[in-house]
Amino acid sequence: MDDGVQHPTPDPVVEAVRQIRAHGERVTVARTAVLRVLADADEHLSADAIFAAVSRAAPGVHRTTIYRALDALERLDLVAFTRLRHDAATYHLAGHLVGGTHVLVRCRLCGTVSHAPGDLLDEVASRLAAEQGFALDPTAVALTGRCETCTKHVGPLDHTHVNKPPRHP
Amino acid sequence: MDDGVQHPTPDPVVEAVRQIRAHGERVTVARTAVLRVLADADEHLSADAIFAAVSRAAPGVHRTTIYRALDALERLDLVAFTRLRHDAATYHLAGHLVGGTHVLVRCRLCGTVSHAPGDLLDEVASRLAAEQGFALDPTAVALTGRCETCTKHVGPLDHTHVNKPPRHP
DNA sequence: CGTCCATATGCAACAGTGTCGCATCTGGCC
DNA sequence: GGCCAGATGCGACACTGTTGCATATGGACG
Repeated sequence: MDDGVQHPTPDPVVEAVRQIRAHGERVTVARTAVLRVLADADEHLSADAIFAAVSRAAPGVHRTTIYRALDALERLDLVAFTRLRHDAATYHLAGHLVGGTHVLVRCRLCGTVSHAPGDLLDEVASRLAAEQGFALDPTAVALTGRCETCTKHVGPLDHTHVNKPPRHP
Repeated sequence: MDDGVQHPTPDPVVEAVRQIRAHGERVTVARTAVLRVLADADEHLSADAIFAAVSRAAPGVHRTTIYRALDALERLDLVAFTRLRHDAATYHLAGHLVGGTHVLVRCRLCGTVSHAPGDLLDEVASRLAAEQGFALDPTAVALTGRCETCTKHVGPLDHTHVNKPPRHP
C-alpha cells in the first residue's frame, strides 16, 4: 500500500474495494456492484434506483441486500447519503473517493435543489474540528432555506406586517 | 402594548398565529395546538410525539391532521424539520420565532447528536445570500460527520478488525 | 347574529422505505 | 479442497407519511 503518496485514484471503486479489504470486511458482488453504480452515476441515487441499476448489472441481488450493502459501506465511510424533504434517502460515494465535492442546497418552498461549491463549509468544518473535534462531511449536508425566486415571490419573512392580498384567485 | 417598537416576542405562538392570519390562512385548533406543543417543548419532536402531546391537550385531533398542519406551518415558514439518519423527521419552530437557534451535529458512527452555536453558519448564510440570493435556515440543518471519540478510534465502526487477528479456533 | 363557501379535518385505506429472522450460500483463508 | 464467520435471499413486518372523500369549521359578509 502506498498511502504515503497522494495520487488521484483513477477508479474510486478500486480504491473503495481496497479499503474494504483493508478493514477486514468482505468484498462481495453486491457491494462492488453498488459501488460501481454509484461511481458511474455522478449524481445522488435513491436506494431503489441503485437496486434497479444493480439488478441490471448483477441480476439476483435482493432489495434487502442493497440496503445492507449501503449500510456497511456507510460505516466504512465509503458511502454517504442525504435526505431532502420527506423523499427517500439519496446515496453517493464519500467525498474523499471522488475528489470533487459539492454541497446540496434545497429550497423549502419550491423544492428546487441546487449545488454550492464544495469549499462552502470549509470554515465551518475547521471550527467544528477545533471546538468539538468533529470531522464534518460536507457531502452529507443538505442546506435548507428559501431560494431567491421564492423569497421574491412570497416576500420577506421578517415580522414586518405581511401585506395580505385580498382573496382573488 | 404593541407599538412599532421591535421587541422580542413573548410568546412565539401568538406571533405565529398572527402570521397565519396575515397570510390569509386559517387559525384552527389543530394548528394552534401543534404550535403550542412545539413552543413548550424546546427540543425537536417527531410527528408522533407531537400527535401524542396534541392529543393530550386537544383530544380528537387525527394523526393525519398533525401532518397536514405541520405541512401548512412549514409552508408559512413557521415550522421546520430535520432528518437524522433514517429516523422520523423532527419538527421545531422556525428560528425567527424563537430567538436562540442552534445547529444539529450528528456523528454518523455512534449516532450521537450534539448542538453547535447558532452562529456557526452565519458566514455560510451570508455567502449563500450574496452568491445565490438563498436565505438559509440554520435551524433546519443537520451536519453529519464523525465525532471526536469515533475519530480517535480510527476504525469505521465497532467491528474494526483493521489488523486481523490470527483466526483459528 | 345568521348565512355561505372555501378549506381544514376525520376517517380509513394506501404507498413507500427501510428492517428483521432465519435458512442458505459465499468470500477469505487454511 | 474444506472450513466457518459473515453476507445474502427470501418473506413478512414496522413505521412514516399520503390520498380521496364526506363532513365540520373558520371567518367574512350582510
